[in-house]
Amino acid sequence: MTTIKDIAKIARVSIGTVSNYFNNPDLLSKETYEKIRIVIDDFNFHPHSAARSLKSQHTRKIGIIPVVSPQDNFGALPSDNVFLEFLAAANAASAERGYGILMEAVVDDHLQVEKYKKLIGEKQVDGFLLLGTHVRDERIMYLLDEKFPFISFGRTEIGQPYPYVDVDGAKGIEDAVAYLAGLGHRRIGFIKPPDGLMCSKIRLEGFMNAMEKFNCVIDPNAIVEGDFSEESGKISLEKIIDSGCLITALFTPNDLAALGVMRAMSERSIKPGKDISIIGFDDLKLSAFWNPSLTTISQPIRHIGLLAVNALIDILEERDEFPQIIVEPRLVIRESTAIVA
Amino acid sequence: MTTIKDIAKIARVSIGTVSNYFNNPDLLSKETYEKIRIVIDDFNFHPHSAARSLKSQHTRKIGIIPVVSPQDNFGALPSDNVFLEFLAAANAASAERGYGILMEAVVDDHLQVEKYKKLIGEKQVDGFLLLGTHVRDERIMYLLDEKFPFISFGRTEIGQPYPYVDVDGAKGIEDAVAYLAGLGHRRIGFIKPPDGLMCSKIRLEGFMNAMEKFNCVIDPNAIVEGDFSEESGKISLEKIIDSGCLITALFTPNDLAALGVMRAMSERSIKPGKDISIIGFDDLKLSAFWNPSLTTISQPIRHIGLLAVNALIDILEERDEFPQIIVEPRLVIRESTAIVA
DNA sequence: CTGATAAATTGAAACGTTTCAATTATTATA
DNA sequence: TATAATAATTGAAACGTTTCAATTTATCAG
Repeated sequence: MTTIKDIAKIARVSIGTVSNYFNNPDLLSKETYEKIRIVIDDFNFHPHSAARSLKSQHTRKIGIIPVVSPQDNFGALPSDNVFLEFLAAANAASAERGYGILMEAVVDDHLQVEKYKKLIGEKQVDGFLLLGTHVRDERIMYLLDEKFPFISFGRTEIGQPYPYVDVDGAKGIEDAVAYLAGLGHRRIGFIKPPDGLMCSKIRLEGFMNAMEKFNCVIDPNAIVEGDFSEESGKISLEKIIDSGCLITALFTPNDLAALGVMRAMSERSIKPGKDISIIGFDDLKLSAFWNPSLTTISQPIRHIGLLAVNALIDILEERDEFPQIIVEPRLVIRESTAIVA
Repeated sequence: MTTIKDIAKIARVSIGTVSNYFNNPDLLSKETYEKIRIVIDDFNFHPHSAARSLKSQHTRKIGIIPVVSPQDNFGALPSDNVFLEFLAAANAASAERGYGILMEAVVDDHLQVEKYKKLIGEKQVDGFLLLGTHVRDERIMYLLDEKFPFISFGRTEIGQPYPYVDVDGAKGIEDAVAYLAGLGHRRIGFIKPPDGLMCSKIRLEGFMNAMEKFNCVIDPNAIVEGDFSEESGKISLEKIIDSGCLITALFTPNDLAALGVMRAMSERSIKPGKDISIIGFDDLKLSAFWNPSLTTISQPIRHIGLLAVNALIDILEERDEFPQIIVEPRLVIRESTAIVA
């Protein structure tokens, strides 16, 4: 195995100089640099990452700990495609800056904090990327306690400042309510994401505020808790209808649930987009292709992934304090919403 | 920072014994083991992973190198959701066996092999997981050359034996042709996945064989090349229709493309599932919910992810030679196929 | 109780880097 | 030309483990 030592010997410099080649190239004279470059190219040499990490105490790796079960899908995450898009962007951005992403799944929600402890203790990563924050997020409280670098996609209600990127869900809902109100809707239903999730709280607040502002009717029966699945959309719709509550429009936790809602409507001969307007959240690629195509609150998820990773690496490298970034969602109007009948 | 040394001192044993606690626990006497356990629990100690890797020359990490662009989606991968499902399963399975997954994206196809070289040179991972194999896959040829452990999801046409898990795409198509033939279809179209991909070749062969077997009409105009996108489905359909070729059924590279085909049909007043039967590939969760719901060849993708990771770790740990696993796809019959009009 | 054997434990030498104080070479200044 | 200041380079020590030959302790047969 070739090491920095071999390179040094062949290039007729000291190992410290070869080390500087990688870590402080501007300390080297042009000639020395070139001399070393040739040898390294020649051997296709790459420095041993574990040795580097051992000495330098950083890994140039970012950790992500998803909750996975072999049957189900990624667990506490906003929703599948959103996660994939986020991951794609995060991966691209981190690769760009010379970082890798270490994923180590946890099969049970409760083991999550343990896993963070483990990865920190083993010094496997320099920082973490968190998704799907809770109102009081244990992981964030733990990482804050440990002063371990991280950034979350999503806020929480923890008092201390901490780094996050989030989408302004309240604003998204407010814009949508304004739009619906403009179409004449007053009786608007709302399927909340699961309780405990921060996005759920934020969006609900936005909903309540906007409803009041536009003189809409807030019917408690029209506000039900669901989750991000297609199935849940169906169940939630049934719950609202069966309560005898009459609505002309409905918010869903995400596009997938919106699809479930639309299917359930068809089964009951309610025409989605005509009898009841539907608004999703996320803007999956597919949502434009459904029938009716889905009006939805679009999260710029790739942009969020990019921002998150870059902000995290800034923290890691330049000790930028607490980046707190809010991005605007965008209401994408399609066929699933219409003027009130 | 606590080290094995501190633990050793406090537990009044040698550092070698503490090391054995982690690596050869059965060498220790029950009492010694317990003594150490208590100290370790007390300190919440985790051994430094870089130090372990440096000495032991393995990392307990599995590499995945996706092709990502900040705009587009994961590139050379079968299709988005398939990748996510695979990743979820792979993550769960590897976590189970004490491995993490290191993802380091590459922004350009051509840089792929370079990235493999880098990760190998830096000793970042013990093995690789490859997806989306090509007929002559450069990555596989390189890894084989280097004798570096890997397993691929997908076969190639390289002469040497190497480890893979694959779905029997030919069988899947054959079953589907048999099914269509049973419904009276004879003029069946086929949208190929991109040329160069191994799955493309395998499926086309299956198609040709089955068509012959069932006395179907092979019209060259009915066989076009597409890709895994919705857009491509649309274009491919138009190409076939515009060629004047009359078909009663059509295979698509995946469910997404099938959706595009169905949309394009609607635009031309062709009724998907009635005028032309459509068969997808993958069986996305959503496919059951489209209108018409999609008949498709289902890949047991989570199972494949599990098998792949376990086979790879077997190679790494027990030097199991060349696992070569083929799993059967399953034809899922829904509304997008019907008796020929 | 002895000697032989097996089981448990020890500790020093690596693994391949980074770091940094010390040294040497180069350049600028008077 | 001598001196000071700066730029380049050096190499030994450390990072926290694993490994393994050597040593100690325990067990067993006779």
